[in-house]
Amino acid sequence: MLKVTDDHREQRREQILSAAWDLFAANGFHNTSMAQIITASGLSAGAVYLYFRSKEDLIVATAEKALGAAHGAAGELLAANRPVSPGEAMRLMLGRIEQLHRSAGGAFFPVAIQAWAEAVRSPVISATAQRFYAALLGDWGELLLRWQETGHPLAGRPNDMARMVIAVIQGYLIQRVSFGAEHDDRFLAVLADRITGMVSA
Amino acid sequence: MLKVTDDHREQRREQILSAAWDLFAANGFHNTSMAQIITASGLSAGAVYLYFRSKEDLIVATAEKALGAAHGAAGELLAANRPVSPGEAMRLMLGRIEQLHRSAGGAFFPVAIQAWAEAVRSPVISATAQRFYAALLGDWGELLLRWQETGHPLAGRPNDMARMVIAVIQGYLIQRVSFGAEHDDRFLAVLADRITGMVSA
Amino acid sequence: MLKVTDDHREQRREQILSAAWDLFAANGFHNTSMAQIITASGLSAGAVYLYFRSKEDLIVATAEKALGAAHGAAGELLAANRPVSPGEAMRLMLGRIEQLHRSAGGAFFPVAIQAWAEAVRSPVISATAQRFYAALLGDWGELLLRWQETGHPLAGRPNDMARMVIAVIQGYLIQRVSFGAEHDDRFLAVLADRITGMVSA
Amino acid sequence: MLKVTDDHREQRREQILSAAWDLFAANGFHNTSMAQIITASGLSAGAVYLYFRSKEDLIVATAEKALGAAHGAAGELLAANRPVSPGEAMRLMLGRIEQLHRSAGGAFFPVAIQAWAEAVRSPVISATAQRFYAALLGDWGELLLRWQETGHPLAGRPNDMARMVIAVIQGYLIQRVSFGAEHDDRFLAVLADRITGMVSA
DNA sequence: AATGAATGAGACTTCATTCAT
DNA sequence: TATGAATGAAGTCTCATTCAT
Repeated sequence: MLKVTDDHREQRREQILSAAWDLFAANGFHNTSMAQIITASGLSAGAVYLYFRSKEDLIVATAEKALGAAHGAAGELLAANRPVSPGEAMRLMLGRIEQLHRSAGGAFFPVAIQAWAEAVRSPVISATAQRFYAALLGDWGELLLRWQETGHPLAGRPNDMARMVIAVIQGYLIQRVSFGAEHDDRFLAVLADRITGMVSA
Repeated sequence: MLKVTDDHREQRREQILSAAWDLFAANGFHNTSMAQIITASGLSAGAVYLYFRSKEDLIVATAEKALGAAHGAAGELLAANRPVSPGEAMRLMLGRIEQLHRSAGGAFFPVAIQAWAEAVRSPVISATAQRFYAALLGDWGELLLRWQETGHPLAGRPNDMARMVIAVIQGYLIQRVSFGAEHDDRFLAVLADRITGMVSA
Repeated sequence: MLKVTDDHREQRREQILSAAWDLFAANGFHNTSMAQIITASGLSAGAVYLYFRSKEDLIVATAEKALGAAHGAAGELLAANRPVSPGEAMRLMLGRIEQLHRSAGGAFFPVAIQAWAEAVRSPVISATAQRFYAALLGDWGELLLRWQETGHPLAGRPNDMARMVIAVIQGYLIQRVSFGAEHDDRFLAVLADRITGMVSA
Repeated sequence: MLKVTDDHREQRREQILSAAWDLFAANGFHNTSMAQIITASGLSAGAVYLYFRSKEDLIVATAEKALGAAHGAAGELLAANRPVSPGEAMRLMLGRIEQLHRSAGGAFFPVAIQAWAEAVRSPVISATAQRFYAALLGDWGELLLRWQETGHPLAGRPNDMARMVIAVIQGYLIQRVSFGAEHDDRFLAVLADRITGMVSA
């Protein structure tokens, strides 16, 4: 009984979140009205508020989903348990994220960037961002350690190197979305190559 | 006469923009009301609208100021006309930006990140962002070319290398603001060192 | 069979009314939501609406219960068939009401006052109030007549005297609830004494 | 400058409060919407909220006005400085209140009763009610003392006697409004006579 | 008889902007 | 230029009630 209810609940939340996601990506959190989300979700106002306490709640859930994706992608890499160069790892991770982005109709990157911006004003989103950042640092630290253990010395502390790699990924997203840069396999290949150069002694 | 009037106009605009800047940095563009800006500026509602057509105008002007700062800092480096390593250049540039950030009471980084996010929804800000991005790419391309000309081969096209350096800078800002990372000279030294490793053949 | 069903029905109504009563007393009719009543009653929304057609119905039933209590208390006095002075009668009646108030967890007086206020806007409650007022006037008229018949001349028409006694009781409730006056046996004794003085020639 | 502004402000508040007053009296606080008040006031939504922070604010101001009126009427009596019997004083006071009631289009009594009811749920209104109750007790205590000083012994402590007189007045209002009793000079004359009997030794 | 997820009208309030002075 | 009271569209959210199961 409970499981059915929980399933249903999760399904409805997903239905609403998905509608919100697209609108947030296209128009920004604050240029999207609840009325738009309600219409797009195909539910009534009351129903939406049954699953999300407030618009802020919906923003937080959206930000969480976006911020968690990078950690998820890195986790997949770790789970694969195959030693790869940092550059290759980055390329795989960006590839996975790009895939998410496309399957979300181009909504993923814009939402992520807005989540970073929302952290400025929302303590809840800020905390979420820091949590996932710590997790991502851990993921990359682990990836780099494995690389080092297979005979490739790092140019510095794993944590510092991880920060640098993550910075490149973040900057890449910004260039893609805010600066209008296109996806470009050639550049990604160069990037992968140089990332390895950056972290290697 | 006209010049005096223009000076006055510019002064008033600056007064308003400065009030808006702090509020935008603290609360975000969309959690800041015109009433707050009006109060903080010490002017009347009518006066503020005499110098800025709309809130959107004020956001655009703010975003422009933030997005232009990086280009300004890179320009200073170029003007100095002193060949520096890419890592050193990055450190100088981040130092200059940090200085701006501090003299603005910690308002610079948050505004910059929000400007990136606003580019998602505002064509005007998007265009501004792309314009300054192109300028920044030019600046860094030039810096790297000079470096190459003083006998330090690059690991790829100057433009690609510039993109990578800029990505690191952007990611660094995000980590500082959205993820709560502190200013850390040691890490910056490591970063400078590895940036050079990244772009060098 | 029908009787069993009716019992069950009455029991359920009581269960709901009791939950509503407490909430109404604490938060007022219009600051109490059906959701609160539904939760407090331990039933489902559908079930509550099976026993009360609407929230208005629930308010009316609550008001009726409160407004009827005074008539009930006066009726007990009449039934006792013992000649008492008006002051003594008032004290007995207030004592009985106080007892109801306490056994209802302090909910009785606030509900009564709100019922009077609701009569302002609800014709149904207004009619109920007038019906019970007439009944109460009758009760007190009878009480005072009996007193007169045992050799204590009244200072005016029984009905006028009854109105005055009832006014004192109503004012007393308001002072207790709206003005925060405490229960005070000494004052009640004075009151009883002076009530008799008021209605006696 | 300031005085003009304050005058204007007070005038606007009065304009809004007056519109609210009538609607509150007719439909009750919680069956009156802000939209109705806005329309009736002849102002815009924004303007109304410029003068009252919230609907609650408007309710509190209304309650204050109603609760203060009795104190005002008693104050006039005291100021007249003419020794009158308690019954006569009550009649004068009720007459004054009746006058207010009529000049307010029959709105005064219903608002007063609703204010008493609101005290049940609103701490602010409760505090206001207690404040004015204390003031009214003081007024009547003084009136009764003066009566005693002109050679008419009281039947108890002035404060107790004052409570009783006030209770009668409150009950009278309830009978007028909630129970549908009409204004009746004959009854008022009896009431005045018996009030004096009640408080006199 | 009972459930509780869903409905949607309507409530309160904000806020960017204007305009008479 | 400058003021600031006024505007009113639009926003978020609540809640009494229903109905398929």
